[in-house]
Amino acid sequence: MSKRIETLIAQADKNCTARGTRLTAKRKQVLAGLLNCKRALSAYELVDYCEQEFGETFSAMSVYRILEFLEQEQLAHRLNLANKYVACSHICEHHSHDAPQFLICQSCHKVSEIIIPPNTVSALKQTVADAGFELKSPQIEMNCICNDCKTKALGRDHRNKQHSVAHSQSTTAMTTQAGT
Amino acid sequence: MSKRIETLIAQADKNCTARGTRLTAKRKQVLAGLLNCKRALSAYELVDYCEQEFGETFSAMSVYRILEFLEQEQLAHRLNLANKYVACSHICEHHSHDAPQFLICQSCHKVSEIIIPPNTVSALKQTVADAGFELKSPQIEMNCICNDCKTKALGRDHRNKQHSVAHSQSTTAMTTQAGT
DNA sequence: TGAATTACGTTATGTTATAACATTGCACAA
DNA sequence: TTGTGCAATGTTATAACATAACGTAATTCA
Ligand SMILES: [Zn+2]
Ligand SMILES: [Zn+2]
Ligand SMILES: [Zn+2]
Ligand SMILES: [Zn+2]
Repeated sequence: MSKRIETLIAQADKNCTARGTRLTAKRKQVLAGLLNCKRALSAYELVDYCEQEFGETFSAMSVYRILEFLEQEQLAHRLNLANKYVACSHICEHHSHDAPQFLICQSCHKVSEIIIPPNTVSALKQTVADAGFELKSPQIEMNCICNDCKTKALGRDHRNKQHSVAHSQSTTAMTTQAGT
Repeated sequence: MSKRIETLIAQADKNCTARGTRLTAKRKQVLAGLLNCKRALSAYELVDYCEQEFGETFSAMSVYRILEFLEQEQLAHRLNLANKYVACSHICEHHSHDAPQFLICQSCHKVSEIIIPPNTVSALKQTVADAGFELKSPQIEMNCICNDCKTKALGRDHRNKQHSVAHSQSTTAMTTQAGT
């Protein structure tokens, strides 16, 4: 495991201790799996991935429980659009971000955790409020095509009109926290 | 079935004919089921619902295929956040909307198909482009709490602090079409 | 130490979605 | 009219994602 990931795990461990929770060995391994793998993984993919990488065996059930824990601790996020999970890319930062925002490449599953300008977010909230709904701390997820894949797709298009990315239909998702 | 729904089905039928596709009896029934039921339904819920309402039996498989057809025809939409389906609320309007936008109540599954101001959408697109992704014709889905449910939840909160909506974690989803 | 709590293991089951292949019904040409 | 093709639907199986229920082990703390 890379030095960088070890540092992140150590930081995550500190965060948990500070919050009175425990980042156990299993939980560290799952988090390491997520950090190690660049793209988003489903719970079942994570089972396989951890088995390969660490020779550890996890039941899918355990992975789900651990992912739930990591989410609570803001160490990982569930991508509702993809039914997959990613490590938080802000483990070392202090602020507890309450509105993580993700771009998910539909082609290669690369995920980018971004910051949407607050005024865009508040414009969205206002529109939603006008419609009689409440949208708070939105976790926004957007199905996209990353530039890499777009370039590849363009190459293909030249050879083979009509196909490739042109057919893909994707979705942007915003998870919001209501209440409190 | 209500007069209003019959009118919508007739309009949908016309649209299909104009496009050279066929809104068969089965397809009409599934669409009627979606129109009849106010909230979003999963494919399996739709199987049950149609059975109850129309005494027709559908295999889940057929329903999935029919939903796929209705989506192509823009007569229904798949809500990627909820893994559920709704009838399009613009069947009678002429413009083929390429950016449907939905608010989904996490509590009662009520769905509202709204219009987000174009400048908000383009601000989002710009942010996404800056991050090296492409977001086109976004179908935005937002998990929300509707005002009705919020009111109810507040009532509960008074009696029972901490619980209810406060725990729900939801997501906004944006489906986008890339290419072309 | 012993009770309470937390984490983890295990098995079963529920839910959503697709694959693969068979059958039906209709349009149209021979 | 019969055959052929094609779209729609039926049927069965299975993949993929997720949770329920219950038991055991480890940890915490009085
Ligand atoms: Zn994060
Ligand atoms: Zn990509
Ligand atoms: Zn619509
Ligand atoms: Zn509601």
